[in-house]
Amino acid sequence: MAEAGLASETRDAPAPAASDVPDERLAIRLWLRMLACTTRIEQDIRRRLREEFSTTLPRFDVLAQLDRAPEGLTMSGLSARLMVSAGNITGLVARLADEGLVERAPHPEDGRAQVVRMTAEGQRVFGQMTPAHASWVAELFEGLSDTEAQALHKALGRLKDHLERPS
Amino acid sequence: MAEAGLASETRDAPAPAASDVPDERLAIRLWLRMLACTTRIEQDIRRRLREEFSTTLPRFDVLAQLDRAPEGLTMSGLSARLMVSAGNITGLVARLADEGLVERAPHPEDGRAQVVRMTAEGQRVFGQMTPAHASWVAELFEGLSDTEAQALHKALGRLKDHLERPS
DNA sequence: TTGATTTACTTTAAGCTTAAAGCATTATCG
DNA sequence: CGATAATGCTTTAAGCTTAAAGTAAATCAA
Repeated sequence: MAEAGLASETRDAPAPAASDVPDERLAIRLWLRMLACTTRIEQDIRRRLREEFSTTLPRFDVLAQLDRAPEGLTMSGLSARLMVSAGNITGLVARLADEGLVERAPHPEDGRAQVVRMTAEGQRVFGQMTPAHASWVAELFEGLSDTEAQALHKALGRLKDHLERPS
Repeated sequence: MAEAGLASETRDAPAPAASDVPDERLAIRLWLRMLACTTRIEQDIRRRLREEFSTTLPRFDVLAQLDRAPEGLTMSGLSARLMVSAGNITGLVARLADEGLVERAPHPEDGRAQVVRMTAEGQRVFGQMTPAHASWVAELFEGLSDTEAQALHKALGRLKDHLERPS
């Protein structure tokens, strides 16, 4: 989803107090633009993953996390890293296991937990996907210079810090 | 979904050519951070819409678009503005119509099309939601100064232009 | 006019996603 | 130890989302 269109707030109030309203409007414009960019990029990556690798972005995301953790991850570890619910991970990992790309094993110390790892086949498949993925992302962002990209990265870092603060 | 984790590319190749690879890595770091921020903000807004107004973000988005278009919008118009598929709009508008927030009418000139408008009840409900929505967004972005927000807005504008270019 | 193509929309099947409820195991505490 | 709470995971129901196929109306072209 995208573009949570700004409501026409200038209907009953012709000229607002001008003290904090400008902030609000700037924040909303910024948010909508950010969401539009993210949606476009995500749609492009989803389409390419489907067309070129017959897979989905959530599955790729799971494999990418497992690639960073050769020792494996628990379901809740995946859930936290991907910022999705635990129930979501259950189905995602089940499908990947059906495809033979990951395997589940009981956690050696915690009887409640499972450890998920990539299989050799999963590593092979992911090894083909990830360079393509990296080049797609680079291509999508090539409209920005290195300097702009770094500035954007830094600004988003500040935003992220603020979002993570317990508030 | 979020955080399409960067693959550990530094496994077989100890020190890449250093000419274009930094670009790729910067682009991916930037993309993951942007996606993480967007996901967090979206989850927060979804949660508040559910808790405070018992509705969903897609439904709010539809209402927001209709609020900007008092003359109504066609299904395809909504589809384009929300950047989602036509089939998606069919179900979304059907649910909103069931709730009495929107109404559909045959297009006066095009027998294939429908015109969707907000009902008075829809306007009433949306009128309650949108100030709350605006304040949530402002709150989420308050970690940035006005200057930073404007810079971010501008940088994303450049990115958006590049994404929209036919490539 | 007629036939072919495009456009607008709906339907379908499949997958993604979540909140909530439920189950089993582990941790905590009296 | 035993009760209680917390944790890890799965299941369920509901909604979101898409691609693809299908229907009907409009447009275009011969």
